[in-house]
Amino acid sequence: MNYFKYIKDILLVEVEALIVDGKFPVGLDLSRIGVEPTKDPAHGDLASNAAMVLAKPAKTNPRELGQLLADRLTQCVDIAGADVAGPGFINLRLVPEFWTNQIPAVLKAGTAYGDCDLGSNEAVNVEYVSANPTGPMHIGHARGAVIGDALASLLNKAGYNVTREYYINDAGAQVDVLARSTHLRYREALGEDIGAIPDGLYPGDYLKQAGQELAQRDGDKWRDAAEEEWLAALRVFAIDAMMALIRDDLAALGVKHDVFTSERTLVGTGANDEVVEELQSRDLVYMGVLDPPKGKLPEDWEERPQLLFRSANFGDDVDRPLKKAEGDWTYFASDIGYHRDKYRRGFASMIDVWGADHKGYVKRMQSAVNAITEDKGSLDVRLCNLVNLLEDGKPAKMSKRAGSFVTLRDVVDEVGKAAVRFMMLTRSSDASLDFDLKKVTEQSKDNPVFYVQYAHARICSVIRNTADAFPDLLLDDSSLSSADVAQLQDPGELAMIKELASWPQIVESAALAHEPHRVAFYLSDLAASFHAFWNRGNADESLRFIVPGDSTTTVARVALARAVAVVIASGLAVMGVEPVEEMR
RNA sequence: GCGCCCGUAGCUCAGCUGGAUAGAGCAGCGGACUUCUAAUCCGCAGGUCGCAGGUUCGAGUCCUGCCGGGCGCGCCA
Repeated sequence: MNYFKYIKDILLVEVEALIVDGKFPVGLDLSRIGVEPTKDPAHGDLASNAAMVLAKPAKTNPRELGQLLADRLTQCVDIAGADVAGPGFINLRLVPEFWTNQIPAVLKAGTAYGDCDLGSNEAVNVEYVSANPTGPMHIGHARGAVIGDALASLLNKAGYNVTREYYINDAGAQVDVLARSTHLRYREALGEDIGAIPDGLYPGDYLKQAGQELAQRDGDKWRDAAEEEWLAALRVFAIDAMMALIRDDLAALGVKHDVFTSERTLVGTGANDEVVEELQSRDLVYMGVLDPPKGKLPEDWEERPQLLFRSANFGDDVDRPLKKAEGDWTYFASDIGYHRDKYRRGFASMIDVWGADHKGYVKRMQSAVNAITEDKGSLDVRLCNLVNLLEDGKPAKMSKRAGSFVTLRDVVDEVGKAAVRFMMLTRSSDASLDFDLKKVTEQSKDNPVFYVQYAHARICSVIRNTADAFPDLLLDDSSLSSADVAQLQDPGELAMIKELASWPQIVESAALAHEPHRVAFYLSDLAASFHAFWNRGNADESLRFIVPGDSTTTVARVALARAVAVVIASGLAVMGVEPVEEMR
């Protein structure tokens, strides 16, 4: 349960009651009323701006209006006190039982705690990775993969019906280059000395295996054939080989997709023709000549009539080409066809995760989506900034086997998928990220992966020790959920519970903002609070979880600790990271 | 030149879509270990939220204009 929403509903009921009583005028705009956590505990547990927002339309002052509301709210069972403070905030304190009751709620829900129905099962398509099938994934791709995957999990948790999709860019000139590069490796596999890889072809060693497999499958069938004879066949072969490579990389990272859509297949079935025809019928397509970019005239500029889409009608800066001067489809045209395909498959809500270098395409793509869905669909694009791969503060050395970049596989082998996934979410997606191979495996608080995992492991340790100290106690979640939590009245204990109980609110706000990194921040904060909570027991033994000879108190405190572990596990699940139970 | 993003503590960044006295980590200084895991914690210090206006009960957050940085800018993907 999102307790902010719960309390807000109570507050709205009271506002309505005051309207019925004639204390407030009819027709007030209640939409701006909010209930939020307080920053300063002295202000209570929750605060509402209701009085300040309503004062003007109600033609009274906030404090007077607030007092009317506060008087009524004080009567509610969950509310221990309500008072008006500052410019007109209504500060609320909830009864301790409200908080302590959150513990069994967490324990009963398990990692499903925080699930909500924000999305009302609305279908959402999240497209991510979509790396070109020309080689293995590198560390930059991993960021998009993790962000997309975590966002999908987050939306799923928030009640959306999520489809995870990968768009295979297998139709452009780059896959012809791939086919030629593969042909070279194929000849090499047949014993030919190919010398240095010519400029313009992919030099990576990863194509050697594809060349060998092709030689094994087809023998010397293509060796001396002309390019036009083998190009199509090798393209298919090489794309399949590269996609197999990429799927392996994704599996190593634990990233899954429900749907893989091939650009080539889509174009082949006429998706581009269809969408252009449709746009044509709405007079949104024309043959025209674009102006040169202002202030930066390319040297080889010449006027070229092209098939253009009126994207400027839908929010873009200028119209954009659908076909190259030679008549081939542009990438943009295929993307319009693809997004229309998604829309027709039932996704009015689309999210694309792209590299930040594609930023210039966001507006035109959104314009296109506006056009093809007639404003009934929406596209949000999450841009992922660069990952700076470091090794103890210095730029990491390049991978030998992959050419000029560090492969994702190398990094996962080095530090593990949990570390990669967690680290990728420690910054907002549009900020660049330092990824230090040394630091992510350090066992110190500098390493957020460790820090959060350590909190979870400590809790597991406490439960193990409790079982030793009280062999007769049942310590499974179901048993713990009937612990006598009402005795947890210490301010530190209540503060710990309040932080736990804000998890559903984090899920909702992060899902609405499409920002999965907020989960990582929340978990770091939660872990910090738990470590501090734990250390109280070092200064004062009576505050430890395990109280010798007092099983009632022990069980209540262990129930609280276990609830922290459950919420950590719930958050880690969104991030795709397994919690650890022990880390000695 | 145009568009988008960014500018918050010495450094790296949060800031829950407008709330009360702007937070955290690192770095610095000073403390807490015969431990339920000190792999942790506590304290101190550190700020003109780039600048100037505006919107309103209230602005780091929204609007406008500057300054500074990054990225992109017909057919590539």
